Formats: sequence, C-alpha cells, structure tokens
Amino acid sequence: MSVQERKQRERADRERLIVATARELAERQGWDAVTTRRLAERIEYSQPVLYSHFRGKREIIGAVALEGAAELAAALRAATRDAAEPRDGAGSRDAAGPQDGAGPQDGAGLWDGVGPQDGAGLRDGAGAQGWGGSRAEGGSRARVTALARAYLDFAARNPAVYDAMFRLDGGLAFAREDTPAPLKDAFAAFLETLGEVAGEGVHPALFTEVFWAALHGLATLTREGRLPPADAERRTELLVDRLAAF
Amino acid sequence: MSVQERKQRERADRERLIVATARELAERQGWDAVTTRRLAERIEYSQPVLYSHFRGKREIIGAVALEGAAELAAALRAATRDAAEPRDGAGSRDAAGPQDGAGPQDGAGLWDGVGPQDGAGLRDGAGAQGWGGSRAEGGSRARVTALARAYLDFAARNPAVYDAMFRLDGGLAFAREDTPAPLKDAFAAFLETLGEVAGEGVHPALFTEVFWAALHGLATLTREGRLPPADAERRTELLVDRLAAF
DNA sequence: TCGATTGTCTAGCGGTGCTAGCATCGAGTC
DNA sequence: GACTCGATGCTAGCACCGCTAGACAATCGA
Repeated sequence: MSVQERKQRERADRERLIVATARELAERQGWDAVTTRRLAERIEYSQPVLYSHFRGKREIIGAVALEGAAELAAALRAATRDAAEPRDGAGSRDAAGPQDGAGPQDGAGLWDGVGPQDGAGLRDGAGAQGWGGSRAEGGSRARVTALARAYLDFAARNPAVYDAMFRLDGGLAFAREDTPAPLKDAFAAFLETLGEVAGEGVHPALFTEVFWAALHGLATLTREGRLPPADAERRTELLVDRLAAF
Repeated sequence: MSVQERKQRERADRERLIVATARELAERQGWDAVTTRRLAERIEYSQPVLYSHFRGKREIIGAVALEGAAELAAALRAATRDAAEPRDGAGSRDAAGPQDGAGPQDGAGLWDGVGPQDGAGLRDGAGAQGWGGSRAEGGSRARVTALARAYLDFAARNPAVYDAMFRLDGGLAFAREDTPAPLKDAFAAFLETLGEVAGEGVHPALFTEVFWAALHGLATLTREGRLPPADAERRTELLVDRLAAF
C-alpha cells in the first residue's frame, strides 16, 4: 500500500503547489493574471491537471481564501494578545486553533455557531457607556485598536488574498451553518476582542458584523484609491473611538 | 452647419444609448454579461462603433458610474430633506445640481474641494456631545438615519450601478482635484448631512469618509451574502447610533 | 505477459476585449 | 447634376480566456 500512499502524498503536494502558485501569482500581478494557462505553466503541468484538483478557477480562489482566513485569524489573535495582556496573564483564553470543530451554539443565525458562547466576551469590564462613563479599562481600547490595525494591515499586505476572501467569488458559504471552519474561526477571532466592547444590550455578533463591515469598507476603498491614503490612520482611530463602547 | 449639428446630436444620442443599454444589461444580468459583442448587438451597431465613443469597456463602466453618482446624490438629498424639514422650511439650501463647477476650496486633500465650504455643515445645531449631552436635535438623528437607509437602499436597488461606482474600475479619479463633478457632488451630499454630527474637533470630511466606508462595507458584504441578510436594519441602526455624535 | 485502470497530454470549443483595413455613403465643389 | 474625398461603420481577425473531449502512455493486478 506504500505506493498508493506515496501517490496520495504527491497529489496533496501538487495541490498545495497549485494554491501557493496561484496565490503568489495573484499577489504579484493581480488575480486577472492568474489564468489557467499561466498557472499550469508555472506548476509545469498541463491545464487539465488543474481540473483534476479543482472544479475550476473559482475553487482555486476559494482555496486561497481559506488559507488566508487561517492566517488572518492568527494575525488578529497575535495582535490583540500583544496589545495589552489581561491582569491574569496568559492572553485571553484563545487556545483554539483554526481547526477545532466549533459545535452548535447560540443559533442566532449570524455566522452560525462561531466562537465563544454567547455573551462570553462581556465577562471583563466593558459596558461603560450605560452606567459609568469612561471607567478605565484602557486595555480594551488598546486591544480593539490593535485588532483594527492588524486587520487593515493584513488587507494592505495581502491584497490578493484579501480579495479572495472578501471580494471575489470563491464559492464559499458565509454566515451559514456550512461555512468553512477557517472562516468561522476568523470571525471568532474578531468576536473574542469585540465582544468586550459591544455595549449593553447589543448582541456581540451583531456588533462584530458592523465593526468588520466598517473595516472592510476602509480597507477596500483605501486600497483602490477611493479614500485619500494619507488619513488612513486617523480614520481608523475615529472608527474605533466611536464604534466601540469602552 | 445644420447638418453637422444634426450629426453631433445623433452621435450624442447614440452615446447615451450605449450607456443606457450597458446599464440595463448589467442590472439585468450582471456586468459579466456586458460584453462588447452583446452590447453592440443591442444597440444595432458593430463592435468598433463602441470604440469610437469610448476607449474601451472600462470607460463605459465609468460613464455608467457617473450617471449613478448623480442619481445617488439626488437620492441622498431627497431622503434627508424628507426626513425632517428644518425650522425655516425650504430644505437645506441644496440647490446645486450635479453640474455646478465646484471651484477650488479647502484643499485638505480629501476628495478635494467638494461640496459646501469647510464646516458649513455645522451651522445648525449639532456639537451636542462636547457640551450639552443629548440636547434634543432629534432632527439630526432622523436625517442621518434617512441618509444611511437611502444609501443602502440605492446600493440594493441598483447593484450594477453601485458596482460601477464603487467596486469596478471605471477609470475615474476619486478623492482628487480632478475627480469628476458628479462624484464630488455625491460626496458633498453626504457631507451636508454628516457635517452636523461629526462631533467636536473632528474634521467633517474625515468623519464622512469613515461613515461612507462603513456603509460601503455593509452594502457590499450584505449583498454578497457575507453578512446575514436578516439583521441588516439592526446593523444600520447600530452604526448610526454609535458613529454619529448627536 | 496481458488487459484494465489511472494519469496526463494535445487539440480544440465557444467565448472575451480590441483593432487593422476596407467599403460605402454623403457633403461640398465645380 | 456629376464628382471628389473624407468621415463613418463594417468584416474579419488577433491573442487571449475558461474549460473539456478524446488520444495516448504508464502503471497495476491477475
């Protein structure tokens, strides 16, 4: 059976090569330059080989998107962990890698069963607005700012991957039960930090969606030159200050 | 000279026909379906005729975008006017059509010389946060909510036009001195309402950019099914409540 | 060793945006 | 009214696209 195993391994290697090559080509020359012919040439196989791994170009984009989602989740967690460690050290309980199954929870229909249990993000500080003014908790602000910066930084440094995730059609399901795990986990990474600052009576997932959408708008419009590049940092600060309830 | 005039007129008519046909086709079947062959067939001319009017498909998209920008500006102004008429009737002094020259002003580099003179949007109420708590002025909240809804409604009802403006490359300059007048005017329409609620010490244009970006994120992610469609209205309300300084 | 299976390739389909070069038409001139 | 001649719109075709049918070679099990 060793022969079959070797073949499977080689096949998996080639699949990874396809995805990596597509990603690199897209990042260097844009997704328009990622044609099946060029991609086949780069991996030194003929075009039909691509179709033995993926249904078509769309699925290749989807594969790049999943890879990117895992990296984005890691980048967000790393940034928020570094930003300001909680009193009890250890970083905010975010052991879960991109891989954990993510069982059924909540069921509110938003991204469906993603991340920590409903409201868990509220455990620590937060809820200022309603009954206390700005009650210290500078840690939250620092984490949220770090989150926003990390997201925008990821988008700017990996434009093609970002497009594969959030602008192009990679055939992936979003905000549904059958959403692929890496996407759910990326949303969970958002939720872990933003749950703290959703504010009273605001569903953490709903708040996270709004925050994410705003960042997405900033990321895309800035990159395409539809917003003046100079003020990007000021826009980010304004967004964080206003949107989050510290 | 009447013959030349007639020819010019016919040529302008045909150009309008091209743009209208492209728009209709895009709105019905998506921009992918707008090919030069199909477009030529619909207007009952051959392909090269298109290229005597436009440099290429990109410019046709740009033409649709400009048309859409004028309509968007009108829709935003109509919605905010209807939302809550000011004490002195008449609607807020927004006579200017999409056509006025818009001379050099401000020079801050954001969309460059757009709309009313710097800070004009602050003339009426506003500035609550800093020195008065929620000092009535429910009119502002109503107008901002109406603005947001009108924008998202426009995006949902005219997806192809919206894409031409803000997602596809129509070869138009944004946020620059040479930005086409209709785009500047659409931004001005935003500014007229949002200037009121930028908050103290926040540049109205910067605030408008952030608000617009957030709406853009909501519009695109919702339409592509990346945000659960059911909660769209709640997201809009949350965004308005948090971002604006009433 | 032989047939079957698996894997990969060549060649080609119908489509894309765009353009070179030719034919025709009609306005201005005699 | 006949005749240039430039403007105008056409046919045909380029290089490329995503994708696939079918021929062919390599490998496997009997």
